[in-house]
Amino acid sequence: MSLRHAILGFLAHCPMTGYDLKRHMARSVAHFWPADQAQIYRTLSALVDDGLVAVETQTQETRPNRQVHSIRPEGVVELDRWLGEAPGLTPTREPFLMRLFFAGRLGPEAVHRLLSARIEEAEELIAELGAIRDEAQGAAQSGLEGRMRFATLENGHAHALAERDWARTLLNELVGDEHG
Amino acid sequence: MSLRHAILGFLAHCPMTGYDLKRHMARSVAHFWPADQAQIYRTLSALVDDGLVAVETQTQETRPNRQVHSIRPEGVVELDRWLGEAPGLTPTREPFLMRLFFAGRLGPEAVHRLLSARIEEAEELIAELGAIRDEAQGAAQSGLEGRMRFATLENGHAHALAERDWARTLLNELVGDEHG
DNA sequence: TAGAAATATAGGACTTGTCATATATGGGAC
DNA sequence: GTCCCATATATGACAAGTCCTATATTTCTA
Repeated sequence: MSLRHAILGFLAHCPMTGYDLKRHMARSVAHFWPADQAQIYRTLSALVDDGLVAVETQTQETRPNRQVHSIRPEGVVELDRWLGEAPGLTPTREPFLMRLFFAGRLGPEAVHRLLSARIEEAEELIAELGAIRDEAQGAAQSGLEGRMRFATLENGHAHALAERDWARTLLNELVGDEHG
Repeated sequence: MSLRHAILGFLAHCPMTGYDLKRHMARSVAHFWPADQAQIYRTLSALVDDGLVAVETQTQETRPNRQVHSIRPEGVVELDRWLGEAPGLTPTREPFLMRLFFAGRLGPEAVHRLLSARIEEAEELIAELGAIRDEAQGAAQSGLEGRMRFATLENGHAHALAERDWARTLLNELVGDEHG
């Protein structure tokens, strides 16, 4: 449901092609909303069908024509309605926890391996998000919108830290139990 | 992909009907993997088609017959293969962050409202998971598997805390900026 | 100078999950 | 006495997203 509104949000800023959208999203929201190219094009055409977005074809000789999409007043209304809505917690699926839940079957070594790998992945994510965040810090000064972008990066960073610390603590406890 | 393996994991413990599975999952993994009843039945029948699970019909007079499913050796192999696999970080979608990302449009009050609501929801989740976790503490003493169940609850609790603290900090910063 | 990347869109096949609904009955609550 | 809950399975319609492929040209890189 959110991709529709993400697209409306970007188009509210300025008219764009599907290709432009893909690139903008990759640079700004991909860390909490990875978007498939095919999905963007399909959603875009659904928004046009629903009358929330308008298209204008810019003819090009050498490349496929640009289909420049812009938000219509109805789209702005829908965007702002959605923004005002009470979100509620969305249920989340964690394949890693599912694995951990059953990993006891294979004995302690398997659990250790799983947790160690998790810690390493969390470290990488922390470094990665930390770097993008520091880059984005400059933009955070300018206005609420830049600030919000920065805040979503901090959110990811905070959760990656929480994950790493949880996994570390658990691993230490398990090792302690076995030797203690 | 994980529901298949979750079902194999439960059936490795003891044979069950789809109905049993639904109840077991609701009590143990629903906080990180909510499972739809229809989806459980369909996945179960797919596992039978794939030869990983066997069915035996227990005739009942007063109720629909029980279709008791048990794991086959091939299913055990697949389960353990999956458990040994390197998981990797799974991309996660956060509708809340998408809302926050664009909420700047509506001005500071909308952002405050969004964050306050988020803090409250996080508090509720913290209380809820904390309560289940304390209940489950007894079972955590017994064996690796009980311990893992406890650990997944701690994981949820840790992330809920991280979310609350992140939202609180952000809200305070925003309020500070406006008045400072 | 060959190959890769950027520009641009589009559609098919598929997977996973959601929601609603159907069927049938025994037991407890009020 | 009626209504809801538990037991037990099953299907149809749908939504959202993934992966792969096709097409066609320019420009940058090795």
